[in-house]
Amino acid sequence: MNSSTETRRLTAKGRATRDRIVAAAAAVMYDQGVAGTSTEDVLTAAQVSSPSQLYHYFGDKKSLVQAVIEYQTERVLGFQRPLLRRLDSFEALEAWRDAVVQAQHARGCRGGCPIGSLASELSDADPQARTKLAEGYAQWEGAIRDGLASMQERGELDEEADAGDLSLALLTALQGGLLMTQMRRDTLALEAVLNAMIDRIRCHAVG
Amino acid sequence: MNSSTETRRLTAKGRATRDRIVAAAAAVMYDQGVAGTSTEDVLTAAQVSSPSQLYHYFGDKKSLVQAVIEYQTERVLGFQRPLLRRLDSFEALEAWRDAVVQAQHARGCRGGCPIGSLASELSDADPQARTKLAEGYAQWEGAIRDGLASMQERGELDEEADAGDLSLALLTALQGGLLMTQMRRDTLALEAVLNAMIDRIRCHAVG
DNA sequence: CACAAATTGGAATGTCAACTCTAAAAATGG
DNA sequence: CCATTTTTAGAGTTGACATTCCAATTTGTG
Repeated sequence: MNSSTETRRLTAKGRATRDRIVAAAAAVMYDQGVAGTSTEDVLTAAQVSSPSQLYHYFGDKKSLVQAVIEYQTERVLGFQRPLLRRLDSFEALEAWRDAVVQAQHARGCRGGCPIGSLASELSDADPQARTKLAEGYAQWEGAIRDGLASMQERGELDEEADAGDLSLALLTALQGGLLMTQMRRDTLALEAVLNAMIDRIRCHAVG
Repeated sequence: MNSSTETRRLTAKGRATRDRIVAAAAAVMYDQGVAGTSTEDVLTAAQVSSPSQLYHYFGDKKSLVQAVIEYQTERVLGFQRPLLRRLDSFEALEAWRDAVVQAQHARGCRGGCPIGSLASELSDADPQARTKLAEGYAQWEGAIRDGLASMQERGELDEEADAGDLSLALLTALQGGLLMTQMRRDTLALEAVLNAMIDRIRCHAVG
């Protein structure tokens, strides 16, 4: 009935169904794009029998997309944060790079970034989506910045280095790398850009 | 009738109409995405009165998209090549960066990369499109590589620097920057990543 | 248990978009 | 200027898709 602000009273079963729909929608939309995903696709994937259920929990497709954005943001940060939290050395930074590259390999270089794909498709068309995506990226960038800052605190990285600039650049480079991975079906571009950025940061290393 | 291989016998008028359709389709698809663009949208924008015209020149929407990819690739390279051809100094590299940033400002930070948007939307869904996009990027990367190579020849850049790696990384960083620009509605991330990459290349400068 | 609210089922509606068909107008080429 | 091919017109078909509605069923609560 509502789009995103109020959270309706939900029973345990209701929340389970809702969650199932969001997870299924996220997966299918990641595969086929938002526009390429019908409500019926979502219902099938979520093993939900009737459209009325979807419209019971979400006002329309747009607000389902909103929920998918939140879901994907949490998933990505859930993967990233543990790695970024202990950025205490260049080895750790390289381990992060390897984990990212490895993750793309594991999915056959398909799909790109779960947030980036949404950003590309929705930024111009859906202002609310764009705002939520920007919030998600801000969190992500913050996590990277904290990691770099902790490297500074530990004396691995020059205090003069601008962690804000570097984290923004690193996240941006990663987005480009993930897009190129998806299109090239290999991780060479991703590796090249991440290596370049890490080398760039290394210029600020305390040696 | 055919998708892309044969070029049918076309009269001058025919070619004009075909070109008008492709240009209009490119513009509308850049604004609204491929999936968000109906054939009717294209006809209206191209000032073409009947669907039969579209289907006279293109077998289906997919082959129209194919033509749009070629069109956008040429347009982007038409903008990029003149700048990249005379990459003979770091000033020229910075001028290239400024031109890219300026171009995004000029369009209100909307739309992202004309090729990148297509890549994100089509790479997983349309294998033929993905191939053509990859070819386009390969050309673009080649142009950057040539620019960097000419800097090496002129002795601005260390001969040991790997122009292949650097050009791939630079193009990849640019793609990320354009995506982030579209989503953030500002060019800070684009500037940050390009500055970082240029600084990185500067490490190889011949001092 | 009873009553209200939440959840589910399934059919139905209306719109829109891709594509087709037939035939008229215009251009080409001998 | 006639025959052939290309180009344009416009109505029509088909299917898919977002969304709605009403009723049945289950679940929480006093």
